[in-house]
This record gives sequence, structure tokens and C-alpha cells, in this order.
Amino acid sequence: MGARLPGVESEDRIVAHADMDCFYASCERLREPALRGEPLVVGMGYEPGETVGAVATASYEARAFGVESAQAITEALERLPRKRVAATDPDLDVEAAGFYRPVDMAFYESVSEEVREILHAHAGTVREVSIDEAYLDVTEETTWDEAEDFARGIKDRIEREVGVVASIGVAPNMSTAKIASDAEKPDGLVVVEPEAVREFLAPVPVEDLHGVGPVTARTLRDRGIETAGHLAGAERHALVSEFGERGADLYDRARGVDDRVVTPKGRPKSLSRESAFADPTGDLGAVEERALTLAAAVSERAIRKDALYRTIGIKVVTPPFDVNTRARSLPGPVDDPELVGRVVRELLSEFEGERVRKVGVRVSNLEFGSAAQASLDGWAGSEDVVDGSSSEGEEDGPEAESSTDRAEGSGQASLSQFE
DNA sequence: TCTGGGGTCCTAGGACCC
DNA sequence: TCTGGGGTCCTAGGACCC
Repeated sequence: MGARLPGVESEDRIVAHADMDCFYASCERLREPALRGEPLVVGMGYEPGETVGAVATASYEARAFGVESAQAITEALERLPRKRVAATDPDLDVEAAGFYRPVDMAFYESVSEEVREILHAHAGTVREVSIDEAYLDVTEETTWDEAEDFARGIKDRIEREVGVVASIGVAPNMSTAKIASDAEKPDGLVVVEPEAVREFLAPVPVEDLHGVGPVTARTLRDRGIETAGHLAGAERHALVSEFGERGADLYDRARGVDDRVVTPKGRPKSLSRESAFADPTGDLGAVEERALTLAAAVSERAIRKDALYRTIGIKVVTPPFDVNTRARSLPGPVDDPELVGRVVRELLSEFEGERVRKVGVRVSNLEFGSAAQASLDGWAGSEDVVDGSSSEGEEDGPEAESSTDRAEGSGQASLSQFE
């Protein structure tokens, strides 16, 4: 048991997962201390005084009233009325009321940045998963004997210097560390040493495993698999035939096997924006208008991120909640807001006559860093590249030529230049 | 409770090429 | 003459995560 085989380093990793407790609510309390200790709901798409939007984060005090993440604000308000309203309504109890605030991502990002700096000061490798969550490879920074004190040091520093509370889990791999950080939330600190992993995971309900959502959880439960322990005792090949490669991952993770290495987050794979209508609309013009606004925002973001895209797509959600996606790939990567708008409009035309609840625009197949030399207004302006129809004939006629192909004369870029 | 917004990864089928 | 097999790219949908 002393010597370890060289190369089996995944056995020797120490991974920490840090997860801020109801981060958005904590941020709101930073700048509005009066909200501390009060039930607090942060809503996306929420406007002060209105009832639109959904719950992004609810403080633990608000959760006690049944307010949950992703809930419609209308529903949240039924369970937890606004303080102001309750104060003037004799039928309502002020003690059973709370505060509502709209999401302010820019502010949360700034707080997140402070947390990030602390995390990076404590680990060689940090992978930020989201604004409030990160994995740290701390193998070089601590030992199992000192892991708890080490993690407490990070927690304390975040609380002292930033003012928000993190839960931290430490384990030999990413998936176990994540479950550990969740195990004693809020303000949790759980260290799972290698020998204890199987025992620690065994009682965890399947829906608490990363990668198990409502659909998979139901299927598993139908087969009598309710915990990670059950999963670990299942037949691997049976899980694979049921769930594909994901089944193999589930089986491994349930047994505490996860060879993924903590790596810094890479470039995004796609950029998108979407927006919902207050009421589903059958007016394609309105949908188009909304989509073009989104298209402009997406292409602007791509420019800011120095990203070229080769695929442009839309998402159209029709009632009750059918998600339709359409996409078109181009011969080469572009950075062309006008083209995005054109493709979006074209893809959208298929949904003429349909009622639309939500619309989205996405660019993918991204390439970075070459924006400067690849300004493609040249060939990108050509309609036939977009719709794939032949460009041999003159069927476009002079008017198409004059309206969209004006770049023609200014030296059209050859495709080979972008390969 | 009729479900907000921004992402990732996987799968399956078809086109096309050799 | 349907007769292989392999590989890649593209599109669409599904599940999931925060």
C-alpha cells in the first residue's frame, strides 16, 4: 500500500469544488445590508413592482416559504408576497413577506471576480464553471491531513474579503468534490478522503448526481435505482445500453471514479441570445423584429470576443414548449452582423403562421483571434452563399446585385483564404 | 407554476467522398 | 449491378447544468 504506481496520478489528486451559497442574493445583500436575514428573491426578467420573470436565486429565508429556483415570479409572489404589499394589506402577514430584486449580472460579475482572485491565489489550476462555482486542483497546495484547514482558509478569506459565503467540498476527483460541496450547504465544508469515497457516495440520491436530470432520474427509479450506491452495484453494460456513454459515466462517478483533470475553462463553443414573449405571438413580423435585435446583440458580442463564426442558427419555441432549431453553416468563418440578420430572417420564414413563445439566435463553430485579417464583408454579402442555391446563373437579377452584392466590386475575398 | 437565459455534450440520420 | 465499408460534415433534437 505504500508505493503508488507511477502514472496513476488521478488516484493522488486533491480536488476542491467551491460553490457560493445563493450567490445573487448574497451579492444584493452586499450593497443593501438591510436585506440580510430577510427573505430575498432575485428574479430574471423581473421588473420592480411587476410580476413577470422567473426566480434566479432565492435566499434560504425565502426558500422556507416554498420559493424555488426557476419558479415563475407570479408563483413566488403567491408563496411569499412583497413586504411593501403585505404592510398595507390587512389580510397579509408582514412577517411572511419578502423582498424582490432584479438580476444585475454586471454587479455579480464584479463580485465574482474578487472571489476568483482568491481562488487563484490558493490553487495552481482553477476551472470556473459559472459565475459562482469553480473546481480547484490543490494537489500541490495541500495534503489530505491538512485539506480541511486549507479549505477553511479559502472559505474564511472569501467571507472576510468579499463578504459572500462559499461551500467547499474536497475529494480525490471532480464529481465527488462537487457532491461534497453540496452536502452541507449552506456554509458547508466537507472533505472526502480517497478511502471514504464509496461510503460517502452510497446514500446520495440519483438526482443529486451531476448529469442526472428529471428524465434520467425517473428512468433510474423505474429500475429500482435510487441512490449512487444502487448505481454502483448495477450492471455497467446495462447502463450503457440504456443511456449510451452517459451510462458509463454515471456508473463510474457513482463508484467515485472520475479521471477528468481540472483544466482552465477554454473558449466558448457558441454564443447565443434568446428572449421570450409575454404571450405567444402568431405575428411573424414581431418575431422577426425580436430575432433581429438578438442577432445584432450576438454578432456584437462575437466581435467583442474576437470570435468568427461559421454557423448561424435560430431557436423557435412554440406552445406548449416545443423547441425547434434551425442552422446554416457557411463555407468559411465570418464576422458579419448583416449576414447574421439575413440568415436569421431566412431560417425564420419556415415558421410563418406558427405561434411563437420564445425566439433565440446563436452563432457557433467559432474561431478566435483572426478577426483582424478576416473581415469578410466580401463574399459574405453574396446571397447564394447563404441559401446554398446555385450562383452560376443570373437569376438574382440586377436588383439583388445592387442591394446586397455591393462588396463585389471592392474585391471579393476568395474562400481559400479562410480555410 | 404553464417554463427565463446562456451554455455544453451526445446521438442519430443523411449527404457526400473514396 | 445495389453492393461494400469507412470517414467526415452537417442538421436537428434531447438532456442537462447553473
